[in-house]
Amino acid sequence: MILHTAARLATVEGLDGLTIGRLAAETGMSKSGLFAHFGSKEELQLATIDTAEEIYEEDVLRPALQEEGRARLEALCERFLSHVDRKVFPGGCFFASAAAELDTRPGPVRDRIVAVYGEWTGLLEDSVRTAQERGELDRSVDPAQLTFELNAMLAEANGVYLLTGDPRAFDMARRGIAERVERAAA
Amino acid sequence: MILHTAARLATVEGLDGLTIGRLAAETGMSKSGLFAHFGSKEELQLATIDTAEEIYEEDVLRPALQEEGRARLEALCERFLSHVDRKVFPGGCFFASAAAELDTRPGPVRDRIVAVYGEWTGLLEDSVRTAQERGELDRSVDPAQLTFELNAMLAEANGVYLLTGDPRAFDMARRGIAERVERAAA
DNA sequence: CCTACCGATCGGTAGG
DNA sequence: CCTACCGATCGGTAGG
Repeated sequence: MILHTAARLATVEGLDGLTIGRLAAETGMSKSGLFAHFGSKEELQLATIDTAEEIYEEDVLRPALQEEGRARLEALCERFLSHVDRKVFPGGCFFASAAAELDTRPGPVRDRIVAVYGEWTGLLEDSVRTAQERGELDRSVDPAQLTFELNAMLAEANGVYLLTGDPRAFDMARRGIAERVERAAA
Repeated sequence: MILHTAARLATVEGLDGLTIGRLAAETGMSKSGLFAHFGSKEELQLATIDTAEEIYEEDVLRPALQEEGRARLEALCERFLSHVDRKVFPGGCFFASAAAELDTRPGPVRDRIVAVYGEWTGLLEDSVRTAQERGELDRSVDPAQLTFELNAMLAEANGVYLLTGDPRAFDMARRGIAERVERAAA
């Protein structure tokens, strides 16, 4: 419960703005009571990232991994957009938020975010490769390149929607992704 | 000089992490000496955004605006990537950094960032429209859609490069943008 | 799990 | 432009 609150709070206040005092107020506990669970702010941040990853796996990955190949690639994209649209975290994609905040702050927390990013893009790339093996996408397609372009549109939809509140950002991402995947199939 | 230091600091520590005490240490002035220039932290933040915009206009917009139509669109993209690559700000694109930080924090500072985002995408859209009028891009292309996709790749290159340090992010953006624009020309 | 506290730093002010 | 200060909040600790 503490960590779910922390994960939600971190997408609004940032992983650094997630202070122990604020989390104490939000959960109704005392600062030191909370502190005893984690030992340091950094450990709290790392535990919060673990929790955010579990939520993401349940909400985005698990449903999409029931598909395979091109369908999996498209499901991963669609589940991501849905995840942001449904405001599972009030500040949109937890990892996009954390990546932007921590990109200039070396340390174990940043390293953890980089690792999650690598797992996500690896999953997209693997889906592209499987789709190629199944003959659903052209063999001339560079999996890293296609992943970069699809992920760019996902991240942009997240960013634009948070900044402007305009849900057409999702429509533009869906259209761009559908056309890009279709082009990779031809 | 104060505001140039503030703009650089803000891309590393965030616009909120840009504290008056830290800026005082960085500039060699006293806190209250600095404070007298701005009156409040919010005014300091707004003045810092103005300065970042001036730097961006000089470094990205001015060179690209010497071109017209499709060439302008491509020059805007290329100057953006070069701007990030040359580390004009240590934390990459000032506005991408600020947008991600402020997207969940209502107020005049956030409003200012939203306005700058609108000006930038408006410039890209206008370039697309002019290119269409000149017969350089197909008339069936939706300017907002193409702008969304190009801007997505620019923002992703910025984000991935900051997170991973891998300059191939620029290559992938260049390739994706070139292919996307070429497709819009056919 | 709590109260009570530590030194450091925050945004901001008084007074010069 | 400065020194000296304010109350609030930070991460963290002592002691229970």
